[in-house]
Amino acid sequence: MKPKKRTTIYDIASKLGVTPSSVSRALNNTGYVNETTKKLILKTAEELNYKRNILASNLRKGESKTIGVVVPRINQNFFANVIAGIEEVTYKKGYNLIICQSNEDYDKEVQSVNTLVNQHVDCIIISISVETNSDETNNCRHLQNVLDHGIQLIQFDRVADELETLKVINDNEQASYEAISHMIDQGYKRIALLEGPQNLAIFRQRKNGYLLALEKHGMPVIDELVIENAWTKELGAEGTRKLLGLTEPPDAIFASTSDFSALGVLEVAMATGIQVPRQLGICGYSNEDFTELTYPSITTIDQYSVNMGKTVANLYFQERENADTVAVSKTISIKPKLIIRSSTQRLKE
Amino acid sequence: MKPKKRTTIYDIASKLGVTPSSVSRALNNTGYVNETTKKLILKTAEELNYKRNILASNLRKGESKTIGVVVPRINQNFFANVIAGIEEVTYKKGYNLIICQSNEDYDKEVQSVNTLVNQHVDCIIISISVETNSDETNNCRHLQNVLDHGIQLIQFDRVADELETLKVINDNEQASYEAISHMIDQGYKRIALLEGPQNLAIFRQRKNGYLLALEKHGMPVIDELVIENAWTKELGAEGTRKLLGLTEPPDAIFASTSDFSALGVLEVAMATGIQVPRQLGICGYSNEDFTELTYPSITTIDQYSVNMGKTVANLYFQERENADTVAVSKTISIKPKLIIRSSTQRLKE
DNA sequence: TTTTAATATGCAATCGATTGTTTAAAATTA
DNA sequence: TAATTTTAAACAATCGATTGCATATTAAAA
Repeated sequence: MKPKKRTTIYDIASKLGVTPSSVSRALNNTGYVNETTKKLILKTAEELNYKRNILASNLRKGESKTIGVVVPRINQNFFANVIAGIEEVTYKKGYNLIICQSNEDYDKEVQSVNTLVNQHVDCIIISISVETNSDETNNCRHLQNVLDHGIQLIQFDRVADELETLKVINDNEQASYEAISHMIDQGYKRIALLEGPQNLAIFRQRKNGYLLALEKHGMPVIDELVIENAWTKELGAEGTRKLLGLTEPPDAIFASTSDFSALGVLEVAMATGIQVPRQLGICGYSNEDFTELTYPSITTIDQYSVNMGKTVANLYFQERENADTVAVSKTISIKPKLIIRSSTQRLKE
Repeated sequence: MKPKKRTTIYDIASKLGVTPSSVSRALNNTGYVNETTKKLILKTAEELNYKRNILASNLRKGESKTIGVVVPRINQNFFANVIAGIEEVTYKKGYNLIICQSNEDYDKEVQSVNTLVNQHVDCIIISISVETNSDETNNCRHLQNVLDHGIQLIQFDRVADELETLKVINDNEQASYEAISHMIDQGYKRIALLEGPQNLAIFRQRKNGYLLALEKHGMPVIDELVIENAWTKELGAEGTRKLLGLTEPPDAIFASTSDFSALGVLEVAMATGIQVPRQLGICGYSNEDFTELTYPSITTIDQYSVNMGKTVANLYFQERENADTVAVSKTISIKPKLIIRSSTQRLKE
């Protein structure tokens, strides 16, 4: 019972003995159409189960009403939430979302972005992969290419700083600073840092916050307490084992990269019989759902992910409206929130 | 520096003094084109940064190369994973995904589906919302409408049984049966069931598995141990309080609806000082990430979500190939796996 | 009653790519 | 050399909707 052929405005037009243009005008409620014939057209469209062909419409109008989103992983809480936020806004505006995941792979990211450019999307929203080194030459050519095509580009969270685009980020440095300050308040003296790949700005900023907090509180920066590239659960665990093996091990660990990394820390601590938070304080980053479920629950930083997604989407529509007053570059910074849980609370209230 | 106008095959054609048709043939590698001119065309296309306008191409070819996906929530682990799986397959085939979330709301689901039909997507993949009661009259009209438009419809996990479509499901009854059998093996005698809205087939099947297992093991079905509509964390907790308040409370609870519900059970147990698994066994459903992080970790059922997504996507392409041998209805059932963790293990090995 | 303005609708081009049909040129065969 | 086949490229229609312009009709103003 498959109707191979779909109803078009021509079908409606010929059935009623009018022209397609009138049908179009009636359907779009534009220009002059007699009230009676308009009603008739609308009724007939309904009867014939007419659905506008968006391809044709958008081709004519020169827009695709489609927004492309590229994230490292869609099944990661933070990104899934951002996407949910974006979707909520764009859906209401009648825009569609094309979702791609880079899987933290540079080549897949490039390919995804190119596909979206090919699709003539109106806007590309991206959080770059860990392999997208913004310092390296030509490494961001695919993003520059987006701009060259006159497509709006919005970066969020993991952004390539030097590219002049719209950006929505968290104030990572501030959040990091607050987390460390809180730990110092709790009496921790040797706070270690698990840092992420420094080619990503977010990880540099988080490190800066850490350094700044130590400095402000007159505490020394101890090199052996800073572990590079510990941004997965496994690497976090590995880093923790290394730290605990030191002659003077830390009494707190800030897993600045993610909650997954913090989870690695917690698991090693548990396995080694080290008490959290008494002997070791732990703080993660992102406020993944599981952080309040672990035992003890993990102190972390909430990035208002759904809200971030909404902000990104709204930014697009807002910029679209004042397309004449072109803002080449604009950054919105959202202040994240420190969520204090058991893993860093060793003082009685 | 925004090039308002993008390069088209006409630009390439006029620059080289050939016709657009030749350019098209060269680009698509079809028909006759002189090897030399083809090279020239390809080179010029590259130089002018040409990108095919997919809208025009698809309009002409009568396909959209786009697949729509509707799920209750994209930021829920199970669905995010399924989508990741779908994306992995469709991306390789050059298809795009339009993602919509119904937010468990019937009206939003209808609206989403209609939008996708409007978009002339080639296929719609859906897991229906909890409000989509397949028994009620006309409640699935929006899905029937998809079929009427000749659009392929694939349902997964939460399916409307009576609709003749392709389906990919889990063998819920079997999984449920195994879970209960395992609990009986562990010596639990009074096993309660937290059931989900019975208008959804998956929840009916899970209940059936529960009943079947009790029967097979010669255990009575006790009505007061079956709690209706306990499918969120809060409702799960509420149900648990009710169960624990019975004169003869259960010694195990199967949260057949979700791991979130199981989490509610666990939290109430902890708060009440009831020991898990010694005094109370708990089993969830879905193998959410957090189930191995809680203390104690939660026994649950893995649905192979990513794999399910891949299966759905592959099913589409497969059916597309033998479009002549139209399979109106076809169901693929994936056998889920019981993941035994601490929350139900009270016997020494 | 004539002029002007407002309304209704038709005509035809356009968006960019694809493709069946023709025509022209080159290569092959008889 | 003429007839036939193969290759190359142009021509023109098509996909479905939109829209500027032209024409016709009606209503309002002079």
